[in-house]
Amino acid sequence: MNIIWFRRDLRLADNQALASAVSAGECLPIYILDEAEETEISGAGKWWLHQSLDQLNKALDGTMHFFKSSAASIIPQVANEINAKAVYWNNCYEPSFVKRDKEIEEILQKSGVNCQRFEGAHLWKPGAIVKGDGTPYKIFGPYLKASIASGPPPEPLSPPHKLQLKKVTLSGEVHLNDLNLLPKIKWFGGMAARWEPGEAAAKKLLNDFVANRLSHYSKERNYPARDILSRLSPYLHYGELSPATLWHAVQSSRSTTADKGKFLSELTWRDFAYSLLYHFPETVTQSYNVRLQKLRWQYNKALLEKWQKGQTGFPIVDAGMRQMWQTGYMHNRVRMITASFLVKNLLMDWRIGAEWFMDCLVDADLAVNTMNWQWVAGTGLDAAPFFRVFNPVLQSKKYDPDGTYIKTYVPELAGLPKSALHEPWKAKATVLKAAGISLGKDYPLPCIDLQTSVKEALKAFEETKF
DNA sequence: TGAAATGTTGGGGCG
DNA sequence: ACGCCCCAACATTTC
Repeated sequence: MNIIWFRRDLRLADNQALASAVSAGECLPIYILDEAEETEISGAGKWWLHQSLDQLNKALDGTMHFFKSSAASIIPQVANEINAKAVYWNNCYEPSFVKRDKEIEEILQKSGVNCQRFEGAHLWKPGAIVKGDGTPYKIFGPYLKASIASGPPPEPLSPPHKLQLKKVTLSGEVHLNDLNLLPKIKWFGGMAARWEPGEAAAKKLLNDFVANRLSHYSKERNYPARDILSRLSPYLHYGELSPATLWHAVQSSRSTTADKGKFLSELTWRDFAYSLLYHFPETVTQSYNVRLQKLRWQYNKALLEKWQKGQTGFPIVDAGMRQMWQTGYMHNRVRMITASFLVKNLLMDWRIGAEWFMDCLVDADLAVNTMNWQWVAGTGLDAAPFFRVFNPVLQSKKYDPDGTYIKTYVPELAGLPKSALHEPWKAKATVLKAAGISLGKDYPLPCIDLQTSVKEALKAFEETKF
């Protein structure tokens, strides 16, 4: 008997470890909520993970064995208990996984248990796409080029025809509910209303995206009110959908080369993020740009809370922060706007923002989140320059021109005409009155002055020169 | 996958 | 016909 260890690959289709384990005969599926890893999973992500594990367990006829402990002790223990010949798993490239998995592999090898490791979380695993001299790419453009030159990822595998799964009672195993992934306070209503975790739902959403939305992708992807993005990121994170499956579905679709290329380049950004995390793991906690490590960030609890709660007084920022809080998701364009606002207007450390996003997003992913925050902050690899500051009003007018997105998440402004929606503090008293809005009461006044705050940020930036 | 300031160009109105 | 100004449109520079 063999062990199939599920991790960030909560699917049956295109799962190399599962396919190999099944073809080797009877196997026993396990999932471990590693205590060390648990602290890194977002609040929203825990809700997602619970649903996803529930779905997977059902697809496995309820044979999944759950543990809440350290994987380094559980894996060898279970292997010993059932006298396993081998343990199968798919690799994951977060630094904590890499280190831990290596230790487990060594322990297993010492006790004569075979270790079968596979790929499947990326188009190209971190380390595979490197420059001619073996050093990692630091710029996305050349990375993308090299990735394309490496050819298409392998064709996805079908789900196994017949599972020979074993359910036994193992010492120390718990019920899914005992992983305590669901919060005691039921704040996840907004997420449950918008999301359906699990492999089957991922497949449905993928088909819908390719059939109905991909053909608008390159033109409309920046407009948060349009429902054009794939929304597949959480499924990719937990492995309910493999990147290779997504890649081939997009590539073989009837959309234009422009739309396919744009989308696949975005998908490649995900690989690039993992490549950066793999080669520069210290960037999770440190600005990559050494000069900017000296930047004097400000910390203001009251302002931070306004940002977190979507009460800054800037409608597009508030809409984004509330969308995330309510649904566990935020449109990509608005992620950039809200992040830029925290870093460049409130001059707060990007790590504070990164942490908040990690806790609120159902698609929270250490590699992607770290890269994107460092990009916005201008501290990272291949990042925007620090002085590239998004003006939330201009961005709002440009990407949410009729205010549909704002009105959805900031309903108290719904009565305003679109000419006043993007900067209500400039609206005439009569307009505000007609909309039944008293600024500072029904909706906050701007928490900072845009021009002054940008000047402050640039001043702090200048100071890092010395 | 900025924004604002500054510079350049060219068409058109006008004396 | 010509120079002059205005200004929109676009390009370049700077933060």
